[in-house]
Amino acid sequence: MKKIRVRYAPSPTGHLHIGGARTALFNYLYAKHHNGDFIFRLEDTDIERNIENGEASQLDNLSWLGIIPDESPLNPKEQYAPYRQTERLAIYNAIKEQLIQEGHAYECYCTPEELQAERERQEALGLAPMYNRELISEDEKLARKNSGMKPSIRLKVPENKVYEFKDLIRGDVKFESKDIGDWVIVKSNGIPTYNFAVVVDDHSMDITHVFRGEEHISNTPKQLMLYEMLGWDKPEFAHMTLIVNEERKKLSKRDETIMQFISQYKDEGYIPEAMFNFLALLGWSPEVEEEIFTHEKLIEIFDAERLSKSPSMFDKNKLKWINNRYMKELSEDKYLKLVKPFLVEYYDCSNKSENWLNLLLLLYKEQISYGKEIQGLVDIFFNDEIKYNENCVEVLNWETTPQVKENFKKQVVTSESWDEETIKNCVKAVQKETGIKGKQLFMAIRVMVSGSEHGPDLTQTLLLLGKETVLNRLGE
RNA sequence: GGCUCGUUGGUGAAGUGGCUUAACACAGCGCCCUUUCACGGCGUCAUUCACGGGUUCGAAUCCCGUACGAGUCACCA
Repeated sequence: MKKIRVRYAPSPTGHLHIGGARTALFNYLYAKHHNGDFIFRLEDTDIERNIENGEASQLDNLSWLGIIPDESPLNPKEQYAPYRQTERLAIYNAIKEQLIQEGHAYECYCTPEELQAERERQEALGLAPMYNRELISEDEKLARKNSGMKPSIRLKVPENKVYEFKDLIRGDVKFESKDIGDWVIVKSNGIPTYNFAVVVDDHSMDITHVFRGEEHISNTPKQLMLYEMLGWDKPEFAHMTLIVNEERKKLSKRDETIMQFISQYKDEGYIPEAMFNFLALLGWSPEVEEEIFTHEKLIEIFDAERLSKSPSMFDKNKLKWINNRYMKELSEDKYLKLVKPFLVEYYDCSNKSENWLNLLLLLYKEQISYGKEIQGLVDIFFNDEIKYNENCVEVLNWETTPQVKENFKKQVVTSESWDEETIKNCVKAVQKETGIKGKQLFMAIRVMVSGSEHGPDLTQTLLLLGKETVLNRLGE
């Protein structure tokens, strides 16, 4: 059997976003599961929209996720290089000439304005917009050619053909050639279009399987006709579900309800292994009931048959939950390293000791979902003013609360030191002297010193708050 | 508008003709644990699989139609 070769081929028009990352991930998992190769190739034919660092950014973010290509522009394999489409122009050109020679392609001298007008005309008539071979007359074409106008090259779509393929995810899909207009394979600037270049590249790079987004399904017949004209074997296709937002619309880069880019998750203190895990569950489900898997385990159990057909909604809560699971598994060192920068960046920590900061952070390790979440979570340790919400007011109004307050204050004032042991004894003393215990006691103290009925362990909280602050908050 | 794909609970989803009076997970709610909080544990949450027909002894699962949603129809990828 042929070695499995798959590819992720982004255009460097932006940074790695969720959809791209997932496409890369599934290709990667499929390849690794079958001991194949995962290739990174650049589809940089849209020169105008390419951004600086686009390639590096894609590669960096991929590698942050733990997806390392076996071949890329940075580690090419000689027989397949180069890996950037703009460096493969001569290859496409030769094929283009061949197609023209064989009568499969021709020069087109229509202007963008004419094409646009034609499209609008067809739409107004309720027709599917499609290229019209008779848009301009033969004489006009010749005149334009002689005036030195650069043509685009269009593929002559065969008549009455049915293009059929077996999609690994969707099963049999077929398109009729009559619904497809002659399409541009080489733009007038001499650069091939995606649908043309992708076929040439997939073939010459021995790509065996193509996992891509559903938005490409209607591109497939265009590519199939090229394989047929050129007499090449086609790869297997698998069209994955779209990722949609809460409105069930395809995730667009402008969507602000969801962070689109992998780098944003990195910047907010998410864990790469957790993202990897989460992404794998976006449109795919394992046979077993667990949902937390290591990188290696995912490679082992990945099965393309289990890719979903219906759109997957990006569930932010699920991501948070998965990330929290990974957070708990982190060693204390790694945890501190991940979260501390977010703490220091947001709060004034200049008069706090390293040890104090560490203890504080560790208090939240079990409940925190991602690094940046620490911001706002620990306000009570940094802000002098505390606000009491409605539930807290209720606690403050318990008839036992004033007693707890006075007695606890007395215990704290008379305590000689401020350590865990002392604090526990203070609380115990209050219980002994007032007879108040349980929630009436603990919750009252918690609310008085923190302004919230939720928070970390009370003793630890009091300890880190410090004796002075505790007394201040107990009032006068 | 044409073509293509999809439609299971608040959400992600399993399910490919009988084992399903629909798994698992997130969120919610309730209880337990902890003298409070968090973590954790347990329980509860679709008599029903968009709707209408049909095939079958039997359908979420197969067929047809309808509705709704999405993708795509670029010298973008």
